[in-house]
Amino acid sequence: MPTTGPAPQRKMRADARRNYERLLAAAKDVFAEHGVEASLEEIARRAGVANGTLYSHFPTRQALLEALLRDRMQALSDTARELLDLPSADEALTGWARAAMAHATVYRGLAVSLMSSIQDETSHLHAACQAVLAGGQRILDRAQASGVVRGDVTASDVYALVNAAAWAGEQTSRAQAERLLSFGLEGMRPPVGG
Amino acid sequence: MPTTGPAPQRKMRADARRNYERLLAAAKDVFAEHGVEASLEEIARRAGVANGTLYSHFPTRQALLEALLRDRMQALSDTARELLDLPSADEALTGWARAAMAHATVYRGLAVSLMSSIQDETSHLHAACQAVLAGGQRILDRAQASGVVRGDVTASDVYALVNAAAWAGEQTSRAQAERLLSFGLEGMRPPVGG
DNA sequence: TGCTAAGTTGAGACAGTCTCAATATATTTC
DNA sequence: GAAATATATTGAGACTGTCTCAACTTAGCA
Repeated sequence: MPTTGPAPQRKMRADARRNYERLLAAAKDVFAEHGVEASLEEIARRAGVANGTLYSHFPTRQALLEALLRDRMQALSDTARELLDLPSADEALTGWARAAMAHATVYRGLAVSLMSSIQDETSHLHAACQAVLAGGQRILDRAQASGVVRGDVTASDVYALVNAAAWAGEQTSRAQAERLLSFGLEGMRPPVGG
Repeated sequence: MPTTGPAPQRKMRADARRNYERLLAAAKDVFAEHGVEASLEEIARRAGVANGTLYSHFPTRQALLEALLRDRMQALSDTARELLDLPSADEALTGWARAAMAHATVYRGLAVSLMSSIQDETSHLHAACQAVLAGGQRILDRAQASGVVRGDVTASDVYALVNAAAWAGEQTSRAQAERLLSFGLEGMRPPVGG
């Protein structure tokens, strides 16, 4: 069962709180350098802490990732809400897709985690991914109501497209990721003259 | 520098040839069970051979993968040639994309290898991937000449789309992979009325 | 039959994950 | 402020995996 992770607000002992923050800071650096599959040992080392401490704060890699991404994923949900205010439902969708792809590109290897976590209910990232998906759903609903997207497209389709494009970009280039995203979104439009 | 791998036809000693074949057979099973990131130790174990023997036949995981996929990738190139005979350039393209995606789905994790190998000239899989890409190029040229695909689409776009869709399918479902592929291909069509 | 090039072996150096009994420290209580 | 207690940290150790290479074995030839 996924926990929310040790909420950083919880009454923690002062040293525990300090190590928690140090670990997050180290993880941020190490993930940025080596991607989300980086060595957890190195993160502990760089945080100046024994590896057992890392495991006691973050039982799994995904739990660490969740804590590290919490704010960012919250921001993505907020973005979805804001985009609903745009006059154009079409621009809201492409804007959301771009924002979601930018998010999935923050660390190398992140797209895999985001994609598998939406399926895996036991993942520490599951809830956050679902919130993102829910945001996408609202954006998509409006786009479909406006007739700019085919009715049979699902939020999962958009989510998969965004992450698949981000993944492709990791292997090749940012430009390639953007091209794939464009093709995919374009292909979701209703057939003309229908 | 990528070698073609020990060509199985090379005058090898009988025991070497036998172990080579056993390793390939074991790799096929183990990759099928655990994906292309499976333990090489287990492959050697299952082939009834010391792990040093595996490394002497296949210096890298990619070299092993290349030997294992050689025939299949050759077949994909042949398929491209055959599809050029189809009356419909459109059907040839979708047919090729489906065949390429099926290929990328043979083992879990394969899409990553295919995608990174096309970029990495030192990969043992590079040449084979380039051959596949060349096949896609011919199919694409014809589709563009027939006006069923936009002129600015590249073979790399199609290659990336196919692998990205295959990757998404690994994380979710075969159906999702097919949907993504359809959206992408659809989005590569020329805008109507242009 | 024996020689030699070719091939195989598996221990060992290394890096990583994860656990848990022993230890240390912060906080609470009196 | 000292003792009691709850909370954290530590790092050795069990495990799995990658990859190398000196010592050994054997196939195939003369």
